Amino acid sequence: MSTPPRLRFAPSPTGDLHVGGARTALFNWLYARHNGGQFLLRIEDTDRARSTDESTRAIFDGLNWLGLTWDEEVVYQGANLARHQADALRLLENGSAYRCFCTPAELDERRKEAEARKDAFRYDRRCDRLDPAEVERRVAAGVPHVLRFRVPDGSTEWDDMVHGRIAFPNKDIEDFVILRSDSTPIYNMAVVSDDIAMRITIVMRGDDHISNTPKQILLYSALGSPLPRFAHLPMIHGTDGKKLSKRHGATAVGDYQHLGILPSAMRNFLALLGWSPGGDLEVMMLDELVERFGEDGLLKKAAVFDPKKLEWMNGQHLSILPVEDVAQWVMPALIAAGLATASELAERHDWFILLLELLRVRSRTIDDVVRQARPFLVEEITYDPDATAKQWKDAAHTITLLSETRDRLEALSDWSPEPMEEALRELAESHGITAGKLFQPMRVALTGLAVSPGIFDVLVMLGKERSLARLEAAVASLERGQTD
RNA sequence: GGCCCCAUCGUCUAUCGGUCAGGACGCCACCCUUUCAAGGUGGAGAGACGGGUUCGAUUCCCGUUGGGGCUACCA
Repeated sequence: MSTPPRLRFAPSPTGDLHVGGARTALFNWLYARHNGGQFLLRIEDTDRARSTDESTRAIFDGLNWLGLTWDEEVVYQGANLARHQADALRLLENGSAYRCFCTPAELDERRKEAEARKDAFRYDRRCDRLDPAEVERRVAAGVPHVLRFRVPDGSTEWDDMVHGRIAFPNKDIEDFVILRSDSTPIYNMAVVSDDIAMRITIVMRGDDHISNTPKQILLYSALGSPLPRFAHLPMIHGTDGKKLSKRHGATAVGDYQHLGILPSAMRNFLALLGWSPGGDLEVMMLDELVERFGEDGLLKKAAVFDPKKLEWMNGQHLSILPVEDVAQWVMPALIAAGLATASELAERHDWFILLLELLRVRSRTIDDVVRQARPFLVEEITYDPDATAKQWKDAAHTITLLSETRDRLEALSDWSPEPMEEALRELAESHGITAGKLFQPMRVALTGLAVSPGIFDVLVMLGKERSLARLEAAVASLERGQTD
């Protein structure tokens, strides 16, 4: 193996980029990267009725978000119609294919009859037995017809990179259509023609394509082209064991992007669906994935997509990634949520990074970070009713506590954790309560929430002025509540 | 119906004939602790079934069962 492998991802633009497609793209990309080969992208837009530019864009966006860049110009299958036809005609000329005049209606009829008899329908080759003169006559008369591939006797087999040897008796493969009566190519014809033209050496795709493979191998042979290697990846199922579909909720990679998942975590998670590095390794960054990815770890069994584990994985990446990398994804989310502007974040970049360090370890998604960042970014906070109900139960007592806290903190000349802790623990002690009994009401006053980073971190991040103001506002709010 | 693929905890998986069948997510308990996370410790939890092959099978072979895919002039 000296020539670098060439692989491709070939989605049809009929919807969003699904996690299944993304996984297939990832594996192709990883394999190409690991082996110093190329990863190409081909848009299979020959189904004019279902293909949309919007879907094509969604595929580009999804791939870009995942960081799966392709190496050459995107190939649009629809642009290669002439070559597909030429290849199909070559097959007719070299005797590998024949003209079939059976109409769709007739075929449908026979199919139904076979079904009624509980027989497996297979085209009976009647047009292949037509007298050559008759064929000529019909062609001359302009009778519509398709081109069918004449499947030879024998068995079609290959060594699949994930399944090992797979064999199909040719008798089970019918003489399939390669060119429609409107002279457009059928899927298998177009794919093989393109893969040959793109000099693809490894075809890695979902194992729902296993039954297409013998037909494609037959086409390669008839066309006199060398075979690529095939790798059929296991399907991805929903939690109910059924093939992943819309009804399972979020299935498009764009959905997860909007749910606050990091591309790094998505890649890591997807890589583990159908591949294993062996051993106990799970959390891996891109370079490590590239480094370890190989056909030895390819798995056969369909995997269930577990969003819970994805979230956990995301939490890991949120905590482990260089903080500046995380910031790159969190900042736009903060801006989109209206909590800050780009210039505000740029002005206080160091402060923001400190805040992010505090929040990321206690978050599983970018959305979690945004939610917790709110009290640190906006002027006015609102009090979570559950939090006040629990922590501000005794209004009078809380007012006293918070007022005294405010005064003690104001007296501090050094706004840092050590003196704060000293002062506040002393205050708690003077009231005969545990520190927690003081910190919790404080937390609500400072953030409006029952959960936050450590109370001293909160004070430091908020700054003295804003901290005191929040405490005063809380006291005012409690006093108002008392007189109501 | 026909053809093909697949089969270890609920889920993702390790094991390349000999293991107390390991790890991770999730779940439960405890520890840490100013909350929430994170972290730590422990717990419950699996070889679908039946035959072979072998001194010995989760592992190799066959069958059964179960699940999935394909079965178009869709891709």
